[in-house]
Amino acid sequence: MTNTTLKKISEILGISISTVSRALKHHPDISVKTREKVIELARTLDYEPNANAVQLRTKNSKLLGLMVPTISNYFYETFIAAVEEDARKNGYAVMILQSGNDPLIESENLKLFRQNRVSGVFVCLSSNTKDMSSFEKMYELEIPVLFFDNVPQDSGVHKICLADEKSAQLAAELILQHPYQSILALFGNPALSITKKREAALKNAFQAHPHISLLIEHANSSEEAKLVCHEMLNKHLPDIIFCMSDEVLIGVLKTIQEKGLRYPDNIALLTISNGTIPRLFHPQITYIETSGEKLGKAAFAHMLNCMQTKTEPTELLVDAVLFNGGSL
Amino acid sequence: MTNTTLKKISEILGISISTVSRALKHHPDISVKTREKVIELARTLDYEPNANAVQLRTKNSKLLGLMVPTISNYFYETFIAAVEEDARKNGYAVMILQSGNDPLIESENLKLFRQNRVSGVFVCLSSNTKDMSSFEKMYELEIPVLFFDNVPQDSGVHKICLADEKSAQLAAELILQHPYQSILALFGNPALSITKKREAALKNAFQAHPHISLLIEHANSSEEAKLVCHEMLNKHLPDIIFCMSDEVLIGVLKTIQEKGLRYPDNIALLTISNGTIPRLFHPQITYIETSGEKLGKAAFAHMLNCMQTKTEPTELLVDAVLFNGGSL
DNA sequence: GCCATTTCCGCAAAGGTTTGCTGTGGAAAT
DNA sequence: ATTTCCACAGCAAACCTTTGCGGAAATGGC
Repeated sequence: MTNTTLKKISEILGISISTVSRALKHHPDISVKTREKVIELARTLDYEPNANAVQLRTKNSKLLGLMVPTISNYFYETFIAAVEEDARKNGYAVMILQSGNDPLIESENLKLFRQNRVSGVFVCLSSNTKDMSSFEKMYELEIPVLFFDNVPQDSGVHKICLADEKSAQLAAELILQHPYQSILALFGNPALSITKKREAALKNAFQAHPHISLLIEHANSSEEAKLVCHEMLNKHLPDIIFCMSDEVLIGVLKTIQEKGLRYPDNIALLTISNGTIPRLFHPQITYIETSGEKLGKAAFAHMLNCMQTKTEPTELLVDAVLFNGGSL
Repeated sequence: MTNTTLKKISEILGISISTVSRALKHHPDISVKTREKVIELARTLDYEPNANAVQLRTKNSKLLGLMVPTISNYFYETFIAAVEEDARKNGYAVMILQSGNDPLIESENLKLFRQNRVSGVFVCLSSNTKDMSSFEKMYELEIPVLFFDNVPQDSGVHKICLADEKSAQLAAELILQHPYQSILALFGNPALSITKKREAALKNAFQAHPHISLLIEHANSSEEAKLVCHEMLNKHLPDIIFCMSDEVLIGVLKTIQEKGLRYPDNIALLTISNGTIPRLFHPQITYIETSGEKLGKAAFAHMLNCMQTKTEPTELLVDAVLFNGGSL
């Protein structure tokens, strides 16, 4: 069976294509009688507009691009799910691409977005991206780009982040409410904006408390975190371990379990997470919530804004809240 | 800045649009000299073909559709990641939609796929889908549909599954190698094809061992699994709990932890999983691996086949292997 | 130097929509 | 009865690309 088109409808009804087109969009120029005839026939023929033709003509697609380093990640997946959901509700479809943290693929993906004429893209930068020039073309074509999570430092772009500073501050405050004297803080890839922000905020918060020992380490993956943690714990058992992310947390948890340590008895734990992992364990691990879902919803809302009216580039923040498990 | 088009290039070079088009695709009709001039200019002008125009003309898009109940799921996310990766390598982009297990949304999503002229779709059926008629239109339009994971029972469709029967058999064999006398087997939504298959296979395997007590329960979510598990354990402590999926496993683990039980000492655990969750714990939980990644890769390969040559509908299986943790 | 190829390129249509403009018929206004 | 206006619908161009066909120039063979 071949597709039904405006042309086909127009031929059957003996009217022109333009009349059919207008009737279908309730254009006032078309009489009610004609309109109803058209709509009726369109329904029975199951007419579905050819998005390619529409987009070609209107230069305005109902397609959004979304790029993350990898889809299978505790945080991104909830972000993606949220964006997709809201997008769908607004008639948009989402094209999802992974960069694999490779700047080359990242720029190729941008090209794919352009070729498919997306009307906006969400980007979480690859951790290895130094050169932002591949994004220039997007700006030239006036395709809104909204960075999220790992964002560039430039101020002239749209970005939406978790309240990274605040969440680290929150963590610090929580720690300071307890008599912990030695802290091991594990962070992720130091190249990421979120790492920098969280680390700086945490350091800053302990500036006024020189008597507390704050040891900071980095790890680029769960495996690395596990190794680092093992190494650190062999030297000295801190009162509390603070994890910047789920990735780090996973490594730490493995170490702790392998060493037969019990939290909160032997050691306290605090992490930043969306909650999935921390809630798997018993006692649940106390975490500062960074919700991919909230971020996704906010991101989509902002994107809608950007697409409708030219908005000034801004940095939006999604708040962080504390979930009290039983790990400290 | 406006986009570069074939027309623009042709005007600058003073040649016709068709020549430019052919030159860009190395058509033998075009002289080397002209071709190089064109390609050179196209590069400096950063020409990017308008996918909409191309698709409109050729009726052959480089876009694939992928629908899952929800993206944020331990299994789907790896499947999606794998499909996306291979798709990208082959020049395809993937449009991802969620059904939220709502048949209505499912059929709307199919419509979206059609409108965007995808050249193939991967579908994991929503658990509530009874009526498959919304897929008819896809067949009529000759858009290949490849079902995965939760698939329809019809035999006339393309489907790709994990070796559900085999993985349950594997589980049964493993259990039988131990002296376990009472088994609690927890399954997911009984409406799902994977549930049915796994359950049938497990039951079947124990048919020949009537002296072993096999208790089967169902749960539609982690929370439900947790409740059911609590309830069951209060009545009687089995030697081993078998979990059909990560979802179930999560509930079971919570119960076990909350009850202060230790595995494998107090109770043994066995699950079917892609490994992410089982490896988080210590000892790691023994599981039959069902890799979303493998399934994704196989699915994409099959899709490529379907799109290139008309393939007969088949049911493909991706094998299951055992990962030995320390939970039994 | 003439005919037959070959080489290279352009014309034009097609794909499905959208939209500014034009045109028609009839009713209302004068 | 003539003009004015409005409601309604069609024409045609445009969006950008692909491709069958035809044609001009250049090449080759004799």
